[in-house]
Amino acid sequence: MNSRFSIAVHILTLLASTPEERLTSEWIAASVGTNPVVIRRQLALLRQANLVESRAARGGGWALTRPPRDIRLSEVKAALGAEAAFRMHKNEPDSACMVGQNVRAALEDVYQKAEQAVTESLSRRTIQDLLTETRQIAAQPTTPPTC
Amino acid sequence: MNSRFSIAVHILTLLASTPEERLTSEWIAASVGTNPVVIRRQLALLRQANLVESRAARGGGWALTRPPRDIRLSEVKAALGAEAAFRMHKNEPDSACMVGQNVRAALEDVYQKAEQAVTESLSRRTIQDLLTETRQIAAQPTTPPTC
DNA sequence: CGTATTCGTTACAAAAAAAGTTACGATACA
DNA sequence: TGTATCGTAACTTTTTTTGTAACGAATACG
Repeated sequence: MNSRFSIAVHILTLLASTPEERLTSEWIAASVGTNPVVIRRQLALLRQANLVESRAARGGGWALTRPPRDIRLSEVKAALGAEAAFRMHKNEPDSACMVGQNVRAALEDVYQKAEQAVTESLSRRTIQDLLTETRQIAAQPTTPPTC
Repeated sequence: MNSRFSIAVHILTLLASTPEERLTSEWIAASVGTNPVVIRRQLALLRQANLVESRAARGGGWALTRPPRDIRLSEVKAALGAEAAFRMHKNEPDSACMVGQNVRAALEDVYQKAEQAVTESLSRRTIQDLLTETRQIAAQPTTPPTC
């Protein structure tokens, strides 16, 4: 999930940075440094969550459906869905062992709470925040803005 | 990290459940349903964090170094180390693009905070808690205790 | 219309990561 | 000394992730 989440945020921040024009998946892919299909896969998920919309043909491409300040990172996480976070180990535990049989259930609760903590943490930042921070970083002397 | 964390907790809970005797990696492996070497790899990390200790030869095996109520799940996470959690996407972003160049830095802060939230969440539970919960689950009518 | 551009999706290939296995030396107890 | 056990490295297999190719559908433009 990690790298996918990063890529999704990268995409959304890019879209936020050019509110007047649509970006093609090919363009975005070049910016991220990967293949257009990889980008489209992410965008497909983001669209299901109603965060972006697309248009085909000349002048087509992708755009945000709402102002970036209304897109929380927790929504991005949710959009990427089940591939979200904490998984159980899938080994078949010895059926004669109480611990083996039941630790999983106990862990599920632990994971759920941890996941909730992550979601809450992510809900405190929006795409607009990211864009602003990105611009601030770019404005620092060590990293002159290039575009 | 996910499944490794689960396995580590499984191991520690097992050790906690038999405080009088040492368990061999082979025994533990059978309980978890995997290979002894996989278990030893985990135990090696847990030992580095001083959560367990081992003894060779007959009657040897593994044991906790402290009472399970003093082992927080956040320590287990820390023991598993760098393979911890949130990673950046490693694609080389287009060097001419401000967003591509700087989103990463902005994301790092986001990730650090999220990770902190997870750690805090995990710090609220100990191995003893897990063991207790595991036993409670086992005591429920739908899942009769088997050992 | 027809053509070009772009999305949308599937199927497949390659690469990376994780898990599992084998092997063998080291240690310590009896 | 012999046996049980750890400790670790090398290797293989499996699974997951990422990347690529291909091609149909939609739509703008002339």
